Amino acid sequence: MSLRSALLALLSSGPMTGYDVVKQFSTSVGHVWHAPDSQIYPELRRMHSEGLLSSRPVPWGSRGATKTEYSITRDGEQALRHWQDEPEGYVRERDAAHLRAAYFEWAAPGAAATQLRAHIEHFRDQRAQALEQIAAIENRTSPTLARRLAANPEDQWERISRFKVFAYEGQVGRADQEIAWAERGLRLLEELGELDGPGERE
Amino acid sequence: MSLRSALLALLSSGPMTGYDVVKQFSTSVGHVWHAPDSQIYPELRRMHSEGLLSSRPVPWGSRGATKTEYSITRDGEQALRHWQDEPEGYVRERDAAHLRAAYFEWAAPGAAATQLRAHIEHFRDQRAQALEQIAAIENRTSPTLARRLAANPEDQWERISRFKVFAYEGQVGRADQEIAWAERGLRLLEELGELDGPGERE
DNA sequence: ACCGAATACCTATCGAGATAGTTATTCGCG
DNA sequence: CGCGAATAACTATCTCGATAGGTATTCGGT
Repeated sequence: MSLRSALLALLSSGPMTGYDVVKQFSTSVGHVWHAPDSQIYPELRRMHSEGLLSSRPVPWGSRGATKTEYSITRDGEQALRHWQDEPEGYVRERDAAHLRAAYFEWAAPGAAATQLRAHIEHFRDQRAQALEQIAAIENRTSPTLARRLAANPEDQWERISRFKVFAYEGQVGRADQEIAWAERGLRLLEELGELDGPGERE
Repeated sequence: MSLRSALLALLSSGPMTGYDVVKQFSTSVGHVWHAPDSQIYPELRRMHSEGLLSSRPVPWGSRGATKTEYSITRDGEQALRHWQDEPEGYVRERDAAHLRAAYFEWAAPGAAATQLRAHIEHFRDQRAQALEQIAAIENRTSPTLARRLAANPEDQWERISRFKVFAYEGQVGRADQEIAWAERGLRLLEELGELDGPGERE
């Protein structure tokens, strides 16, 4: 359900080709909800056949080739509104890094520290990407957002933008929390005598 | 991979029937890595046929019925150690609540606040459960942990326990972060004039 | 003894997602 | 013009997970 909601939400900013959509899932919306092209194209076609999206061929190049541009339909907008009314279906927890940490007693010397450092790196990267998205929103450099604002009355602009910033702040907060947790883990390893000493801490 | 790692890790505390394992995935380890019985039983059988687990029939009742008790093998322990050496394979982000929040402009009046309040409730519950697990570890009331400690030298007890507490602290921190985020979201809604006023805040 | 709950274990089906490809056309640079 | 990269779109296969069941036996309370 959430891929389809993400697709509707994205296309509510205006028409896009499948490829444009795929690009957005590799960049902006993809930081909140990722999907690969192999999932996106078939889903677009399904949603089209269900009436949530309409499509039209758009010229590509100067030799008669076309690409397909999708637009959200009224039914699609209805579905988008309905989505916001549905209770969130929380999935049961599956956190691989926390699972691993619970059993660090099985790790070879140094392996736990390596895992925690990699965890910190991963979430620093996630954090940086989320901050980039926030900057793009606040600086109005996101073409998708610009198009969305252009299609809405000016008194909605702050509202629309702030919800997006808020969502990415959730990603930043998540990353910060995971980094802090892993740093506490490194300190725990040090207390337990499992680090070679401050010099090995980077 | 992570279900099988979770199963190996759990069974490293000592032999268990499939049903015991399932019970643990509904309670303790299940807060970090959940799995339903329909996944667990077949996986136990697969791991048994691969030599990671051994099994034996154990009497059940007084009329000759038996149940199956699984134990980790040397190969299983090897696999557990190897898991700790493998780099974590981080999955791409798919956060339904953050996705939804990014598009709150589509929500009916009051719906966004309802979502955020439900989010807070969900993570308060998650938090409480993680704290219970921490208490069970610190109070030595977890039978699985007691058995694990009994099978290890006393100088390893603090180490083993603290890694588990550390993992659950990751869950607590996650929950805290999500609660704080959602509370900021309610304040945002208030700033945007989307809440009816302080009296409607609960 | 009966019966509901718990223990013990299982199947089927479907959706979601990962991954490793693939084909065709256009674009833009050397 | 040629060619590699980008655009544009697609398939196949497999794994993992969700969900809705199911059967059989024992336990324990009435």
